[in-house]
Amino acid sequence: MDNLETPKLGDQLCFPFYLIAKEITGMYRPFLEELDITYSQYLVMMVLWEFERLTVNQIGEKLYLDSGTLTPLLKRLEAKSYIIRHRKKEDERVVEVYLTEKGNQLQQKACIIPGKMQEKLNLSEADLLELKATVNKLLIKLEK
Amino acid sequence: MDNLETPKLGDQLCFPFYLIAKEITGMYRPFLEELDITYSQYLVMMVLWEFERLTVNQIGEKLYLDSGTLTPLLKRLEAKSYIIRHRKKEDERVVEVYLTEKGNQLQQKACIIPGKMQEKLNLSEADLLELKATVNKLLIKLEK
DNA sequence: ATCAATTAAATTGCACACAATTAAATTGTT
DNA sequence: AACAATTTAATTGTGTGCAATTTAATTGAT
Repeated sequence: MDNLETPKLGDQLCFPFYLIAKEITGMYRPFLEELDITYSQYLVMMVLWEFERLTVNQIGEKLYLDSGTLTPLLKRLEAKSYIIRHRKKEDERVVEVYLTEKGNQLQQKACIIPGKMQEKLNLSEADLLELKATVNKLLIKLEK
Repeated sequence: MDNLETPKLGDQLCFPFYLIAKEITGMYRPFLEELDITYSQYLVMMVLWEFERLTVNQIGEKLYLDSGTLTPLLKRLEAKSYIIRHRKKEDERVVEVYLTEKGNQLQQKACIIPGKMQEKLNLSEADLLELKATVNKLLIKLEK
């Protein structure tokens, strides 16, 4: 039943995913450098552009990151004046995060990124759809 | 031509890949903890089980990692007595890496991992093949 | 009302990952 | 042979990412 051969790199499904994730974030890098943010910071900015005002917890739920990762990352975004962090009056445990004017304006610059990335990826519409479907199917399977 | 809307997390292809890669390495973690190695260290061990004797450069080519990542990682594997690093007599710039007896024996323990992972993934043979094909197609596209 | 349990974020410690630089050895050129 | 160019690892610095612990605030139970 079990395959008891030596694990080889080429046989594993994990390695291509690991590589693709690295490769894709690497492709974003030059675009994000112009905005002076990292890929992870871009993820945070994206959820803030969409939802405007979120707690650290809520950001963590959306991005699957914990406070150990988010706290320093958010402090760096705050140091760049893209966001403001402040504790809620009603519940001092909770830190709320929202965009500054500068953070909001970054949106305009970021708008070209998806197009540029698609250009770089250079996939047909059909391939792209297939890829999204495959990947989301897998993700749903992994999450449960 | 270009889509100039605000980039949203849900629209991006990058995020699922980022999540899947994290999720998969997380799934390996409990198995690898028993071997006292990390996922990246497992990648290195896999190429050494397969090729036995490699330079730092060659490992980097296979795993797409540079010396900045590999040097400390290899030192940790050496500290655990899984590998030996030594400079070549013929060319003192080159560091060769090979397995210790303990590193070789780790293979036996690692053999169950692919089976366990497949079990956890719980994908049909057809889905698995489709996934591999899709993912490798994308990888080839990204690499050029 | 008091004290235990829970919750939210921060902190600490460890291990990647990558850019840029450095150090040392080798190769190539004249 | 001398020196520039190249090659290989190592080093330095920054930024994730996760486990485990800590701190502070709130909620729950008696």
